[in-house]
Amino acid sequence: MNAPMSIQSCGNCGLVSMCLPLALTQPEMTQLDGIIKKSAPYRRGESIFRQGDAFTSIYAVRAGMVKTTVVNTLGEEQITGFYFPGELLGLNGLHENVYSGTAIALETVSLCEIPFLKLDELSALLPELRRQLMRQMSQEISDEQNMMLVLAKTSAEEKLGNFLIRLSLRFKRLGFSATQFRLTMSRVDIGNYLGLAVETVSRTLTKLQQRGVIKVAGKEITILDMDGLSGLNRKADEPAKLVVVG
Amino acid sequence: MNAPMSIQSCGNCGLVSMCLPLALTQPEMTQLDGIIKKSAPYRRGESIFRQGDAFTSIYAVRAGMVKTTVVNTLGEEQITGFYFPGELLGLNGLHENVYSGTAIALETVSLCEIPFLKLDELSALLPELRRQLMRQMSQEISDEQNMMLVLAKTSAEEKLGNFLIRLSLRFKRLGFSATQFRLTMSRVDIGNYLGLAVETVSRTLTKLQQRGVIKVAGKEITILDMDGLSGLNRKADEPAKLVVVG
DNA sequence: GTAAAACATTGATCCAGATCAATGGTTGGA
DNA sequence: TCCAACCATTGATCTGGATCAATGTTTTAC
Repeated sequence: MNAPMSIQSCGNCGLVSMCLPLALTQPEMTQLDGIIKKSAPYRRGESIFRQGDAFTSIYAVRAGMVKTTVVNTLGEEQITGFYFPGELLGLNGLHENVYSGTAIALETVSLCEIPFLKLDELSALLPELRRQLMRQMSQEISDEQNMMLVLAKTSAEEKLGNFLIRLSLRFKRLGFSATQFRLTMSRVDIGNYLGLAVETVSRTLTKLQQRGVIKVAGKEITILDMDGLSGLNRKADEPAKLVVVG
Repeated sequence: MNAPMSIQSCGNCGLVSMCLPLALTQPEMTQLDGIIKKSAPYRRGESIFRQGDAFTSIYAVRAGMVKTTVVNTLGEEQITGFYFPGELLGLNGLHENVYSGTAIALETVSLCEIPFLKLDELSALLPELRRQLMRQMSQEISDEQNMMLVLAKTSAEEKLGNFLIRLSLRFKRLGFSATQFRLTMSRVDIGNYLGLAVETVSRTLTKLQQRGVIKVAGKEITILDMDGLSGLNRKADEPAKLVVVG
């Protein structure tokens, strides 16, 4: 007998150590499983939720990558994040019961949908669930604040270096190669997120390649010199490590 | 008999409608009061907490204004926010039990210190407290995301216009004039926050004054034309309203 | 009250990245 | 398989804001 529910539960998910069920006991995890809905896969380009829609659920990414955006009243769009498996979407929708941004699949994506009202009730009963939810929100606040520094203070090369290092760390955390990975997002998206023109993204990737710190083959990136990548534009006597977001 | 505790409680605080006790009943508010510590005033320039310190409490601003900053490993500092009365500090410290930024008083400041372990326990018992805490965190995530758009996409004039409008809204919310207020932060701080050089801040304020949309007298700002201020750099046929953070 | 320090403003010059243009490569649908 | 649309790269030129310099004003400490 094929039991789809037992195949796809928090208890046997490879992402437990970075997702909501972290630190839950097995019976507690079963309770959380009881409120989670597994979604059908989203295809590349599909919206998971849209800015302005009523807020109902948060979503944990199970597979694939997602970008989030905000649009101002002039229609100007800013990418606010790229989300990996184990990361939560929709945390910015609670205050007005409206999603304050849009989430879009960058490739085929599977999600766990967690209706927020039920999550809220369960969080009263399970202290570790409540705390982990708050930690995830706190992490996101901190990530966005560090991103403010990147946007306000760093050169194009530093921005790209920082971006690639962050991707590298998250691929590594998921068990993939830290030094060779495929970008799911376009150069236009990278530029949008980092506040750079697409031409500057392209140019700067080429420049980093000419310096020998990375190798670029279309969407494939190979990091050849991790220290070199984090030390971009550093003066010779300065420490070589950039703060890394996420 | 002077009873300091009864003078300073959530029940009779003018900031209830924008702070944690929002939506609590009177007995619930008494419970919250029981875990809050009132701090002695902080003087201008004093740190409330520092990046890297162990996370113990969040703080609600009772009077005065506070700025928060993050510093990267190169010592580069980015101001991440200006906080008004009724707003919460320290929400970015939960994930690592370390404050991920520093909070500094911009003038004489009074705070309510809320030890987080106690708040967490109480939030299990008081659903509305738990929800309001989450709403505050969600609001902050959203604010930072909108700030990313400002930093990445807008001109110096638009940045200043947006900044002044946001200040205006928060002064108004506190019962002060929406059109005439005194800046507590220096031009250098404004520039740091918006990713601009201090000279550009000064120049742009002068330019806005020459256009007649504001009047600048040192730290005093008078908004003469609110629509003009939000319509900076707009093409003639475009709507005139910028998205406003916070 | 005074002097030093800090802050704000203005002018001149410079430059990192944006914009515009053109070309080559990749992807998706028929 | 072919073609249109989209994406990525490269070159040339432009520009908004940074940097440097100088001066005026305000605040702070003694």
